[in-house]
Amino acid sequence: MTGALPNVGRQVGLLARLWRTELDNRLRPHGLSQARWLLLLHLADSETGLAQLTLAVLAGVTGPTLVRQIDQLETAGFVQRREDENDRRVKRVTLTAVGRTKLKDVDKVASALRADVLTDSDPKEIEAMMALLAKLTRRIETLSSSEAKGAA
Amino acid sequence: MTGALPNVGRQVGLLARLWRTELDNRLRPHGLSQARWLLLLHLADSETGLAQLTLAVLAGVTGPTLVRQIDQLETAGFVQRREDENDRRVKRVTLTAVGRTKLKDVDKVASALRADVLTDSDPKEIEAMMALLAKLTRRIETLSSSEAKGAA
DNA sequence: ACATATTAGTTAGCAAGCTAATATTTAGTG
DNA sequence: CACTAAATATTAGCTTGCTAACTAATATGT
Repeated sequence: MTGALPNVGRQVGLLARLWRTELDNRLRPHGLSQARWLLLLHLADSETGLAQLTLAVLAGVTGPTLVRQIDQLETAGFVQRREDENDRRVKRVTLTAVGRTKLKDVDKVASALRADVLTDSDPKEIEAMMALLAKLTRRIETLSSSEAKGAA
Repeated sequence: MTGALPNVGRQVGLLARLWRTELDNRLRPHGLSQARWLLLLHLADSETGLAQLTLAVLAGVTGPTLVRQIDQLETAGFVQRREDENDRRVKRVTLTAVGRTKLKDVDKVASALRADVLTDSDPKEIEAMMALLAKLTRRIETLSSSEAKGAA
């Protein structure tokens, strides 16, 4: 009985909730949330726009979750849905000029929180933590998908 | 321009979501979820029961969130609300015998997931990550509470 | 002791994740 | 070609966070 594994799920869940709540509070005056800001962030990397499913995978959310967020972002005028010419099933989502400006604005807010939280933690330790978190993320992703297959 | 801080909030949020979804799927046959299992876990440590607010703080959730969960756990027969004798405002929550048995049962499920995800990661690295996560959690907690005060 | 402030639990309502089920279009197979 | 399978976006409905507002009970200050 050397050691029970630590309750990683609990610790990660707690920090994630606190981080999101704090960032949501700071983004509220700008009409955004962590979830919607992250979507804008991913869209900024693409010139031609992204199919919704592609964006969903990038952001790590399911299709229906994305649909609602895009609805809101579109209503707010930050993004735009365009039909794809080659495949009439897909809709490409692109940032509007307004969205691009907004993103630049709120980027400072997110960075400020990051700085506030990560101050007086060693960058090397942070990097090590990020690497392990990414590894565990990949691991649990393969877990879930293999179960989905196995159930078929 | 040495280095922008990594997007810790995003990575932590993603892993937390995947972890919860997977654990919820595995706990569903047992009539539980990650959220409710964690509450049972905290209750197990206390013989005399916990005031709801104490439990909420331990679990890191707000009062209203806890109320709903306790409602469900009570309906399921896993916990029980008793009035406190000294202070008629507080209600002490205790595990029932059924709840205690159930907890022992689902503990294996949570451990199994932990093992599945953490396999082939170095325990020392995991401990280091946990320590940093805990530190960041404390940091963001003081952040939020100081802002709440400052707003007064 | 009495008026006020604080604390514990609750209710109501919003946000954002999820699964399941549906329509439409494309891909693949006989 | 026709028929089935797969992919894309969507809708509907559940869970579990949150904040704001409310009630009842206790603490506190003059």
